[in-house]
Amino acid sequence: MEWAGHSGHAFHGQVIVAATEISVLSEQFTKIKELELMPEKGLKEEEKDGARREKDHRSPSELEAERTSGAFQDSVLEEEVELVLAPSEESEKHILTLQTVHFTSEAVELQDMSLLSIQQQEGVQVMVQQPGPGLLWLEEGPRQSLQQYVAISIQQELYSLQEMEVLQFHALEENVMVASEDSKLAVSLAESAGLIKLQEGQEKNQLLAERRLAERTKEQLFFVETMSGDERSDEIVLTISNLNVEEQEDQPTAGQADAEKAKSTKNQRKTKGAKRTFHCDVCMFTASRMSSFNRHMKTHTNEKPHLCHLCLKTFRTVTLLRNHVNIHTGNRPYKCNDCNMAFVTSGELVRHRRYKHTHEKPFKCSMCKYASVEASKLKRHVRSHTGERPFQCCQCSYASRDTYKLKRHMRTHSGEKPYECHICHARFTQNGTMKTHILQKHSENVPKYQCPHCAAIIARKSDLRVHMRNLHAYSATELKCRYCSAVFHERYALMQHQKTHKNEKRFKCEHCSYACKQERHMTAHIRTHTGEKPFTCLSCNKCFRQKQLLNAHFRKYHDANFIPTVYKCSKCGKGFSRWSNVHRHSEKCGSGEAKSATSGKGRRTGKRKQTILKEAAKGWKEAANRDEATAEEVSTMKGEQFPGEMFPVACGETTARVKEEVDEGVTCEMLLNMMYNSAGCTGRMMLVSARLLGRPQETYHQGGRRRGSRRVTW
DNA sequence: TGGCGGATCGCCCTCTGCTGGAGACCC
DNA sequence: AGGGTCTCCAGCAGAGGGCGATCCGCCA
Repeated sequence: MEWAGHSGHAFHGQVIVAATEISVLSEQFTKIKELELMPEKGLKEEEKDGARREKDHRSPSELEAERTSGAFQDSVLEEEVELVLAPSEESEKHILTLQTVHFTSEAVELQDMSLLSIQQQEGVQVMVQQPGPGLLWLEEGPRQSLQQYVAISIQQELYSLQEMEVLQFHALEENVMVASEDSKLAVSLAESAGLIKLQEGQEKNQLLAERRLAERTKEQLFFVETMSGDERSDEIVLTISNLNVEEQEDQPTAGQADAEKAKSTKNQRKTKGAKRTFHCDVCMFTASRMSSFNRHMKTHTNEKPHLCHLCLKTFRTVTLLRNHVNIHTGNRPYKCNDCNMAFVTSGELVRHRRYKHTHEKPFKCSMCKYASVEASKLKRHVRSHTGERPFQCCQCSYASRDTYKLKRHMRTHSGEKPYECHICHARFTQNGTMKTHILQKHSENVPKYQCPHCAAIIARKSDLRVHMRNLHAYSATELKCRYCSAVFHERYALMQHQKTHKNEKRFKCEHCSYACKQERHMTAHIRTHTGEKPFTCLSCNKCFRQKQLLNAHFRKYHDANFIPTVYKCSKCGKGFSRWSNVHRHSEKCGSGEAKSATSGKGRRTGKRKQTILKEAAKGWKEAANRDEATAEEVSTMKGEQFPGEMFPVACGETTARVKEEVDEGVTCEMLLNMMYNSAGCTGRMMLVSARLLGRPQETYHQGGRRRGSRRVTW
């Protein structure tokens, strides 16, 4: 054997390929597959004369074509490398026309393959196949008159290829004339495929080398096949792909072992009779046809010889590869006539049409009306009847009826929250929860749910259901009114009824027509009939029926610091001791209003101020709850002082009093603080107050354990 | 042997509903 | 002030829809 032509620099990375037939993708993949499906054949022929072993991988017609080709070229083409196989007979030479090509995939990091600097040649398509992350796909050029190609399958890491090259070259160096360092790879490849006869000892070395490599990789050997090319040409297609002969014999993989086991026993398990069946020992599969059985057995191996050059994914069959490539190319040949959907397979289209258009549901549940398009859905549905939960959580007692629920459940253990609100960046365990959050928190026109039995409007349907359950559900036990003997079976009806008692003057005097809402008022009234005066002034022993009367008496006659309040009419300036008198007077006086009142010059007591502020807070609270706080108020509130005009007119007297207090130097914040402390303002009020003060709302949210807490923290 | 059509597996999605913590509100 | 109740809210699970990918029986 000799290598002719292309004498390059030291093995400089020309991947030696035979020229030059360009095939369509599927054909190429098919070619490789076919080759790889023949390991036994290759192994068998390896025992024969190594110099002519390559012919055993050719069909009889190819061999005939080769014989008749006659001319054994030894010419060296400018950009071709001719692999001249030297048979034992000097007269027979087979010239394999090789071409050098560039690797066009720059994305592939060559590293250890850096020695391979391939010169691209137009019109050559070379695939260096590696079922791992090492595939180099050389783009297809114009087909022109190319007739042969070589697919070099590198089944492992590139360094393995290099190592193999070195090892095998040493084994070959005495027998193989290597014209150049460039040829080493091709020699290695060819030799590894059994194309090159080795001396006995060298063959052992070769096998040792191969086994060493096989220990590091499952598929290391290369299968080189020559086939006759075009009739017009004497060139021979040299196809190099992986050959796993030793591997399969010596160290079968688990799957392969199973497959082999099945194969070895299948004959024994053939059932005699008119119709034979083939049983898979790996699984429960049976087939009536050998072809089906064989195809099935491939599912138990890792053999996936058909590789997508776009994503390096491998497939068992050409059909699967073609479908996969269609995904890359966007080619979806099965188009739905009723919509714009298109699919890669016909089955997908049929199923789609059932789901979307025909609504045909062949799989019907025997226990309910459920029907499904797919059997798997019915199977899943039936579990809801049987209670079967085959998918057990490994960390708790939970078990689910399908895999997805278990996977989703596992997030509760891992803490994973893969869904994030794009607005506030809150994270959620489920997408639906996040969507609900966005809808309720960040959307306008949030849908509300009106209770059909009352005026309640609730944000969530589920909460409306809770509302219905709590308030409108029928209660078997009688619900009695706390004020009368009425009985109800619905909580809402009871509550509505009890409200009717709220404003009625249920306390009626036995001695007169007086009636009141509160018992304590009636107690005080009864004293007007009995003459009882239980409150005595400690300074003058004067007695009073009510405590308030005693307090007023004490302040007026025994407190030296007390300065009585004087309310002045804004029209005429006349003073009054009570605001109600001012109001009554102002109507007669013609002013029509009493928008301002003055007080005495005396210092207010703390309690007095508290009372005023409490009243202000009430008015403010009402205003806030009526949403009467306006933009003008906000701007006004920016000032440090708290102007009385801020308060709604409805606050009346309180407004004036607050203004008076503010004039004395009470700041907004102080006032609000006092409002909160003394009047127990609602959260809504404080929020409005915060808004008026121009303070960030968050200030008022601190201190709460959850978002939305309205606890004031200043 | 490849292609086709149906079956199957597996994944991800949505919709739905329940639950319990928390603050607001009322009494 | 404190208890009871209600609504808001997020967490979580049940059920089912839809489709990609693959397998298998059958046929040309």
